[in-house]
Amino acid sequence: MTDTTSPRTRRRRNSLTEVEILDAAETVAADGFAALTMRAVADALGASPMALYRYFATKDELVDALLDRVLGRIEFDDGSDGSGDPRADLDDFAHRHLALLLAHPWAVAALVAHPLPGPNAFPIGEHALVILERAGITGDDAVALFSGILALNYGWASFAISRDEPDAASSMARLFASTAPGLPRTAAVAAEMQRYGSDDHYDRVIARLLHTVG
Amino acid sequence: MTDTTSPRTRRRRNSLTEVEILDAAETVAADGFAALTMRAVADALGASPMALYRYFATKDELVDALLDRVLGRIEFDDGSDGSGDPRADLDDFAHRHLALLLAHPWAVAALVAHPLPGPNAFPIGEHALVILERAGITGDDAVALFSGILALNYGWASFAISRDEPDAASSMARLFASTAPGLPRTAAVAAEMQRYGSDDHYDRVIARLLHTVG
DNA sequence: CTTCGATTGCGTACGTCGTACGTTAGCGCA
DNA sequence: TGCGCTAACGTACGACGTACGCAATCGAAG
Repeated sequence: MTDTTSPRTRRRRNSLTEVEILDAAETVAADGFAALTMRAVADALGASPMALYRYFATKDELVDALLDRVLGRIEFDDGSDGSGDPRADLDDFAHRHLALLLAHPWAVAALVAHPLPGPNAFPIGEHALVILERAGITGDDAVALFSGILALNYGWASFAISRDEPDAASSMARLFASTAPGLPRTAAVAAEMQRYGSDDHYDRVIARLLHTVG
Repeated sequence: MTDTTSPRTRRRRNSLTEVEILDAAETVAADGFAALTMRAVADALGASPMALYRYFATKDELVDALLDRVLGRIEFDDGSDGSGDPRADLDDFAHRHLALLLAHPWAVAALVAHPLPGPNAFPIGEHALVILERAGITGDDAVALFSGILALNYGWASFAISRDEPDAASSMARLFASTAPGLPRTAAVAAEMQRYGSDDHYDRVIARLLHTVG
């Protein structure tokens, strides 16, 4: 028996693989979601744009695969599953999920266009549900809290990313200067406002969300 | 003397106004953020695409103006400012903000591309800060909780909108069927999961966030 | 009332995008 | 050795944002 006919994976000429394409796409996406074009990915592979369409029917499909792949890279301390403190585990879960989003800014932008969960999303949910169950939270309460953490992280990452963009601080400051004078409370917390989306603030929000847990 | 605006094409002086353009843009955007193109807006006005550039230097600028305009339409019960229950007022604030996002799905998508606040964002913050102060929450705590509500709403709206898209439910179900069997907790809450992003769940999350308020 | 620079308003056209569609080239089998 | 199939890819199209520059109009000066 020869390997010439391995079922469908046998490639012909300068053939590509899904993994190669996704690797290239992730590299390209590091320059921002807008930089992630079929042509850019193809160029990075020395291929023509249409070559990618052998493996992904559409750009959306490629982005979905990319998103699911990075989601799959999230890792939770397996030891923590056995730890006695569900509250700490949930805190860890939230922080790791947020860190993942912040590590891949393009993913946050991509998620708006392709918000559907992929296969790798479910084990993450399972992980969270297990912790929640140990905290005595089940059913609708569990789903709500789980969704809440994800939604919060999503919005939070979006804000934090935009805040770190070049010129964001300066245009924020300009707006502040022109608007805040008429708004006493806003002016009073101006310093804190400039740090909106900071880790410190995130910890406070999560602490509130998980206040009754554990 | 002669009517300088000919009946058929009032192409001369000041044929458009910013408000007209924004009105047209909002109408167009009702078909989704992707439908909001300069050409589509121009078509809706019977003008040429480049005509818009007399009033907005770039598409981003038009979108920013549009976003800020809908933000400005949020209204809070002025009577509630004087009500005795900050907790209820915050709850109201969060719900109204979320409702605004859900009423303009395109805005959620647009905010990813243009996440900077406009002038109308600040009075909203002021409103929230006033309530928070009455609840005894100030400084970093206030900014954190305020940011948290906005971020949660943003992510929540994004999820809810995608869930309501055609085919979303079916592809969710398919994914569920192929993945859930190996995940006992996920399978156990399958029914609740299908309603992720529901109002009921939102209430639960907000209740947790505001648990210590008031 | 005429003339003329400045300004307003917009038409043409370019570069880039995703991708439909048709062409080519290598494989398995006769 | 040849043939048909299909994987692989090149060409090309329509839609996008918008740079650029011409034409129509206005205000002021003669």
